[in-house]
Amino acid sequence: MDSNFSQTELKIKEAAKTLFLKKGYSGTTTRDIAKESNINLAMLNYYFRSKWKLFEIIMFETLYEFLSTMVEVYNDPLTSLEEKIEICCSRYIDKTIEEPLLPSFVLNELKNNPSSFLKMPTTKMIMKSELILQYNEGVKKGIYNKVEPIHFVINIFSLIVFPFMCSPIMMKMENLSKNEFKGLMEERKKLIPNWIIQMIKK
Amino acid sequence: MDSNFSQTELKIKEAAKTLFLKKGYSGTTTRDIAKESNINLAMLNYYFRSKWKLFEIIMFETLYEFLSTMVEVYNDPLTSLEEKIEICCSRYIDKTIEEPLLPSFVLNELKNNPSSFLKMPTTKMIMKSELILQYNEGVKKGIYNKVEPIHFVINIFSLIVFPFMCSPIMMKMENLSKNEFKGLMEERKKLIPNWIIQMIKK
DNA sequence: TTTTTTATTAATCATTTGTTTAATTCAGAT
DNA sequence: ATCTGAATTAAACAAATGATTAATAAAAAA
Repeated sequence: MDSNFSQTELKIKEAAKTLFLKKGYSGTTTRDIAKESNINLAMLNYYFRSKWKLFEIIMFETLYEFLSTMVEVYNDPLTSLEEKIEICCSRYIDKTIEEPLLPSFVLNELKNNPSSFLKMPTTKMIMKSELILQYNEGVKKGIYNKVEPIHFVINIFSLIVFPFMCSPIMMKMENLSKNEFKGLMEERKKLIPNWIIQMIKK
Repeated sequence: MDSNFSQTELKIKEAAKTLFLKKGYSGTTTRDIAKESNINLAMLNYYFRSKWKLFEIIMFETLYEFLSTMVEVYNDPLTSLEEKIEICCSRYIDKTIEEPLLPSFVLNELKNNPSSFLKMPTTKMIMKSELILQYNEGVKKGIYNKVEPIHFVINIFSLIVFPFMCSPIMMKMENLSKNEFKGLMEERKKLIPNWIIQMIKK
């Protein structure tokens, strides 16, 4: 058993994640975290040394968990390009519905500190993945328009992720409930792959 | 002459904008602002009462300036749908190249407080704009696929804005210089309108 | 049980941070 | 030149915040 886990340690991490996602690093105080997790303030430093260390751990774990479920998708040699896009959309959207604040959190906190992101093992390979190889092949065959592959990747992520980042504004503007918004995102699981293919097809 | 302007007042606002964009509201201290603008700390409260008031002013002005240049675009009855998309892309991208931190800043700070956004006069009308009318007409005529217009709008903004929000990560991952990134965004001014049209055309 | 290590607590420290005050300088009006 | 109100400054205040300490409780090892 790797019950190397302490109940309080977990509680702190969960509370910290909730608050960091919602308020960001500098918007969250150690006392907020202590209160949210019902632990004594000193326990935070006892288990994690400092607010910053705690933050780093949460950022790493969050990011790792998110990325690792993805890498395999666009590196699977058994699926076609179109299948990859479908699976990618579906998974990303599902994951982000579960945690809608995640993209905004990650992009913001890494803004002034993107180097720490590079420490992730799964990061650098997207542009050298099977997905890109297949796209390039399609270009060579004359099926797809020739555009920098980076645009292709950006577009996929843009269409998937961005709506979540402006969901608070969207919901206010269009008077959407959380469920209506969720419904729209569910729709997009099927729509985006079509759009992407239409975009690149000649 | 409305030289109702005070040199120091301006200096404070400029410094505050720079810092708020870079570090966010809670990541910026009043002393940071004082130092950046070379004014005495007390002048901030003398002119703006509080850090929060100063922030509200900057958020409002920034947003207003940004939005007002856009509303006219998608409400112009003289341009076609495709022209609107082209102009929209071109302007948004130009503006965001000038101030790449703006989207991230706005979306983040409004995340927990989107109501203040609704106070903007130019906000609510996008979904009732000429752009949407023309899209709906196209659908009726059978030229365009029938999809919720909200998706159509989201897609445009996603493709335009999102790349800027992940530019720090993109640049690190792909080893891009600022100018190379800018080049990619310039390319997109022409690419996005094509993509959008391809996406909606039957 | 006794001892030793680990976990938890309340209190405290040292900075940081937003804001205010009281004194001083400056500019324009009289 | 003098007076008046606005602009500026250094200093200080009070609250918030990250972190530590010393004492206590709980758990594990002896």
